[in-house]
Amino acid sequence: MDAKIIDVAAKAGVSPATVSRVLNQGSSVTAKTRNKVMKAIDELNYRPNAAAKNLRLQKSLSIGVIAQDINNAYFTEIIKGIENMAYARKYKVFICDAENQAEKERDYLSLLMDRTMDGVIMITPQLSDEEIYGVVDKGYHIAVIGRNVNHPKIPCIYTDNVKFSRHVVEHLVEFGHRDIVFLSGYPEAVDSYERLEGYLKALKDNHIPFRPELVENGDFNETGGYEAIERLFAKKMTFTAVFAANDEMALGVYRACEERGIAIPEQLAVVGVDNNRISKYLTPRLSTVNQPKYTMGAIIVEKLIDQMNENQFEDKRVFTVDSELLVRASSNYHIQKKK
Amino acid sequence: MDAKIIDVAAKAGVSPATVSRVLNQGSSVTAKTRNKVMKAIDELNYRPNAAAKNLRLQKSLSIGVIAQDINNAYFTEIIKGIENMAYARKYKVFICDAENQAEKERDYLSLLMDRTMDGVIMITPQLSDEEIYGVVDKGYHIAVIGRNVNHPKIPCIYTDNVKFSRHVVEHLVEFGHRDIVFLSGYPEAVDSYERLEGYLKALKDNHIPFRPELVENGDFNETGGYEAIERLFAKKMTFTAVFAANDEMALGVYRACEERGIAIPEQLAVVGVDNNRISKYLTPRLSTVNQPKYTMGAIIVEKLIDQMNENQFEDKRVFTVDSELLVRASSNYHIQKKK
DNA sequence: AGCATATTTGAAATCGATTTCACTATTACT
DNA sequence: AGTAATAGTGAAATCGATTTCAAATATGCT
Repeated sequence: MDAKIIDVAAKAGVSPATVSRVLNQGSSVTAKTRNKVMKAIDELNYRPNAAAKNLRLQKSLSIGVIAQDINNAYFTEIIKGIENMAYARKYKVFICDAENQAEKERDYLSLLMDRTMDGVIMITPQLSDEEIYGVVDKGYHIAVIGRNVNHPKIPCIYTDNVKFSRHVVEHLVEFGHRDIVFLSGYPEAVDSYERLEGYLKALKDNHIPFRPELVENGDFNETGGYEAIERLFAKKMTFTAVFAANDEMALGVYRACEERGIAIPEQLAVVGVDNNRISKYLTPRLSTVNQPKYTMGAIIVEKLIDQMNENQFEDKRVFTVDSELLVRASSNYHIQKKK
Repeated sequence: MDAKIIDVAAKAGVSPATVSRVLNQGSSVTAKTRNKVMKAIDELNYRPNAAAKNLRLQKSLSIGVIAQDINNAYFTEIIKGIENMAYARKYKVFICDAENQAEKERDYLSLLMDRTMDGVIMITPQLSDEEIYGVVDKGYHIAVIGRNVNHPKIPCIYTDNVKFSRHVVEHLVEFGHRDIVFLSGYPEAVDSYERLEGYLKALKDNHIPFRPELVENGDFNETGGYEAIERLFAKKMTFTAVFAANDEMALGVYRACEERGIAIPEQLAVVGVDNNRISKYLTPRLSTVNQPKYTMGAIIVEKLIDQMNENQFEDKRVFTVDSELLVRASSNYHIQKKK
């Protein structure tokens, strides 16, 4: 159906090699032949077949992004950073939605291994470090966003989960809270346990005894957040603040509070993480932790591309970006005098 | 680097043809040889090279989705429907974010033409029908979501924009409104002008004179909605209700109202379209029009795949799905007695 | 057992591009 | 003008799979 390079060559009265030269390096071809070829290409509406090209070149100039869940704006904003920078570097970006399933992450990873894409960026806290290392050690290119991986060939960018979690808890303590719930994501995710770690450290620093019953696991989704907090309500736990591992779960807390007539922040302070765009549309506005999402995407895709092209290999590999606690109405309320 | 089929063949002591047979049809090969081959595949960690396979097979079993903007949950929910159904049919889905730029839509369309993907689903109101027809007439497979295209080879699914727009306006009229703003997206988009059409018809039906100054164009984004309504406020227009062409733009209206201290719905009723998940987190909850997004995605991807495989070609091509006006707090307020 | 038939297998062609190598046509320079 | 250097071009090999066709082997039947 489509015209092939040999058709173009025939029409222009040259060899396929010449057509290829016109299309690619651009040198070593007379203006006259170039014009003939261009004309033929135009008339036949010729596009080089991607499969043939990729096969011959052993690369596809494309990058896969495996995102945890594209319904969550946290991921889509990172992706925009990736997209735009990749575009500038002539790479195509294919977005894969893992829908929170480790199995799908693995599935998409196989697109790397069959060489559909030259490299992959993972924004997924679920697969273990070891599993990722295994793939990289076979010679494939992976970069990671949102966690620190300790492998010389994996560029990564992240914010210090422990650090900002401490900030969140300290902020809550300052506002008089001592009984602070931590709503985790699924526990095997880095984002879960590192944020928990920060929570624990802050409690310790402030000499607040840790109450394990105040830690509940969710799934990083609204529903999981709702169910987790409901479990606590059902057990008649006493607490005055909730630190949710991300904004989506905080959303679930809002819903539960609304149903139960609990006032935020007067009766319950809520803080999330991600500065998901949804957070500022809530009433009251949700306090959260901002990360430079777009930038994180843009930086890491550059590093991945550089690495794939074997430039700058000795260069920096681990990047940390600062996060910022945005204290908004959902936690901006002193429940008692500071001691 | 990667093992090739010839390596597997050598290791198993058979020919590449046999390896291929083991991997594909599964028939015509002895249990004994099959085992030898499987063992070799396993040991070498062999994956067929996608480019070689695609080239030979002249297909890639992959579908591209060109979405207007992945930061908008309307699109990501449709995409989930596409993804899951495609997965069940053994197709890979590549999501492309057009970022509201017609230029990018065209760019991604070229991935179709270089055969990177077998077919494309467009969820983008921007490119003209003619432009899409042009591509299809060259023999490529395209399906469209969210608009009715009149081409025998293009499956499409949509809700009747004119119809639900009339409902929205009628609802507002019932609640006493006569000066109703229509916030359009960019005017060349189908979603814009069809929704405008419904708005106009409803006005006419209700004998309300059309005030052209109450129609403003946005860009389907929060910012565009904000700027559009601000232009009207600046001109000191009088109106009591806003019908925004989508929820994102309604978001902008909320922001403007908040800044100006205008109470929704008492001083201004607001209705959006899409039932974007964000809409129910707003205060007051946003009235909007719901479409079965997930289902739309799932249905159309099936049709596209069927068509690509040349089954069921005479089958139904145009699908309409019902939409539903969700009257929530943002418009649930009578501003005057019904006459 | 002997022949006809069915089943397994391999050699070679093929998909559509790029690139090397060799050859020809230019251009440059003495 | 004649030779050396350079630029432009084409033939053929190559990337790694699948598939056709024919050969080899196994099976079935009298």
